Amino acid sequence: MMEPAFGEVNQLGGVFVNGRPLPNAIRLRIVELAQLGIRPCDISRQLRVSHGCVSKILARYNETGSILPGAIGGSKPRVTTPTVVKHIRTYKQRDPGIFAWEIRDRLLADGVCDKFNLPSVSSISRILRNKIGNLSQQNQYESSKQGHPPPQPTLPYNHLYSYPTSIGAAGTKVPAPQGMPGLPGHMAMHRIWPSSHSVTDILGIRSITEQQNAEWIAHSEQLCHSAQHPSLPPSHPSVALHGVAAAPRGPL
DNA sequence: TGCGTAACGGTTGAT
DNA sequence: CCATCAACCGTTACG
Repeated sequence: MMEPAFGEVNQLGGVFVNGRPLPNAIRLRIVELAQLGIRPCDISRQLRVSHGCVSKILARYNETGSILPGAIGGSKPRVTTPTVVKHIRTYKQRDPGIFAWEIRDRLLADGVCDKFNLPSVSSISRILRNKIGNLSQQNQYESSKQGHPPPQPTLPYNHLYSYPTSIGAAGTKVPAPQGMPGLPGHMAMHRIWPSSHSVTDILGIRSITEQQNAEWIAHSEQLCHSAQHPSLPPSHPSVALHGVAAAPRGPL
C-alpha cells in the first residue's frame, strides 16, 4: 500500500513502479507507435520502457485488443460461484433469519456443493453481506463480479495511474473477448499524434521523442483521468482502451 | 541487433 | 480484522 510517488529508474532511464502496471498513457502510446510502424526496439528506447515490457504489451494487445493490464490480485472464486451465490440468496430469501452455518449445511445437503467446494461460514457471511445484502429483489444472478454499485466503479488502481473507466482488468489470457477480433488491422487509426508533427520521418525518429513524447503522454494522461466517467471525451485517443478485455477472470 | 521469455522482486485483493 | 496465496506487474538477463 502507499503508492510511492516516485518509482525507480530502469536501465533506459525510464521511471517505473515495481510491481505496478505502467501508466495507461504509456501503454496506449506503445500500441499507437507500433501501429505507426515504429519498431518495438525503437518504441522501447523512445519511451524508455524495457523491451520486454513493450513486447508483452504489444503481444497482449494483439491477442486481446486491450492495452490494459491484467487483473491484479484477488483470487478467483473457488467456492462462491454464481450458482452457489444464487442458492445462498434463495435460502436467505426463504428464511431471512437463517444462519450462515445452516446455509452451509444446506448447500451440502442439497448437493449444490460437495465437501471440497463448500464455502466456509465466513465466506457465506461475506456473500450475504456483499453480494446479497438487502436481498429485496435482486434478480441478476450475474452480479457476482461486475457490480457497478457506486457511480464510481472502483478504481482499478490508485489515482496515480487512474485507468480509464470501464474496468480495468484485462482478462488474462482470454483469446478473444466479445467482438474483439484483436486484429490491429481493423483499428480506426486516425492520427493520434499531438499535432502535425508527422512521424513520417521515421528515419529521424530520434527527433520526435523525448519532449513530444512527454507532452503527449501528459496530455493523454489527462484524457485518461477524465475518462473515468463512462462517457469518453470526443477527442478520445484512438487505439483506446476500447474493448477493454475479457472479464477479470470469469466466475468459473 | 532485435526480440521472446524465464527469473526475479514486487503489489494486490478475494478468500 | 488479518493472513494466505495466486494472479499480475516491469525489469533484467539470457539465448
